[in-house]
Amino acid sequence: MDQGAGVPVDPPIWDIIELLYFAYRDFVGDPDSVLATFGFGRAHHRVLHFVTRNPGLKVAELLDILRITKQSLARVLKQLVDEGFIEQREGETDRRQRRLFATPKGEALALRLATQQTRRIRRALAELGPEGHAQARRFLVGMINAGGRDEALHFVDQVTGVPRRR
Amino acid sequence: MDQGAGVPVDPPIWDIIELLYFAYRDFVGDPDSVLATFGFGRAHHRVLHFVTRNPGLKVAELLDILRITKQSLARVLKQLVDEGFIEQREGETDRRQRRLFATPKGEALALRLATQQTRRIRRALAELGPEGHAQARRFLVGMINAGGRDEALHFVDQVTGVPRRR
DNA sequence: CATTTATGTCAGCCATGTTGACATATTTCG
DNA sequence: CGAAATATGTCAACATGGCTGACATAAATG
Repeated sequence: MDQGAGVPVDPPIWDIIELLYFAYRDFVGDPDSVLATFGFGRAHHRVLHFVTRNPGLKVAELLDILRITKQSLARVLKQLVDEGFIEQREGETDRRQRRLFATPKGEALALRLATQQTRRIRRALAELGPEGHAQARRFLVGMINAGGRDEALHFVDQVTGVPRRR
Repeated sequence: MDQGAGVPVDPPIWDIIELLYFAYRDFVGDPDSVLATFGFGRAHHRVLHFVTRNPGLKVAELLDILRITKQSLARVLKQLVDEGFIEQREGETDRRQRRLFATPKGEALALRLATQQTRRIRRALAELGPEGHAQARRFLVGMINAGGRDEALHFVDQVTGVPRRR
């Protein structure tokens, strides 16, 4: 069975490593051209996405999700606010906070980008069975750091971010 | 059944969109600390990875995989060559080419990084059934641009890159 | 021999990450 | 109440890794 010495105990899973690279590259590449028409980059997309999905998000929470510094965030957030994609409101109980909300314009852009990416995802899931979505989801969840998994899932499953009527 | 007007025809698949972000973030984050001890970044990792997996790769081919410019590649490649992780040999038939090879030192680093990432992948696949690997693979392949899929698979399935005995 | 090809290199710019220091308003605690 | 902690903003400088444009060299090819 086993070939004995000389055979690595856990050989790298090269195909998944490389496919993750190719898949992610194309996935995040989808929105680029649309973003470019607004003078935005991927950093703007990430901010807009998480704010849209989590209306009322605190700046500190956003920093925690993105794992960047407040100085990095400030640059792109300022542009998104200046150009009317995101607005900031004082926290109701704690007036030091600036809760973040996507404007209708911001929500529209976020939805447009997500729809584009969803086409790709739908196509990929179509090649799996009926359990495809659940399987892909379980795989991706398993790839997240065990420590941050609950926090990530809390975000993912939070439905308040579905475009609200106002 | 259908709720009629007002319901989006293809709602964004938010969970997969976000889980891809979190999963990829942690996945590529694994090697960071090791890379940092060599003064390398993720760009070095990508180059070293594909060269290790594809001994004798031409510069033009590498540029094609990474989709960056030769000027960007030059910066990191030069460091990898200078520090003995990659070596360049004249093409046997076409002496203009600089075929790229990982040195034993380079292979060792690539293997170390891949092994680290593989632990994460193995953990994730373990949560799926026996078909987990095949399913994850099919999902990721489906996420790649239809056009470049064959080329990507050609690379992924090429076995010459498995650490050769010399 | 002229042209094309494979690669390298110089110079400068841009996007997005970092650290460190400091400012402001507000809340909380002794 | 007043001191300390907290949430956020901002200035300045720097690092990484993308980009474009221009030009150089050697080798292959027609």
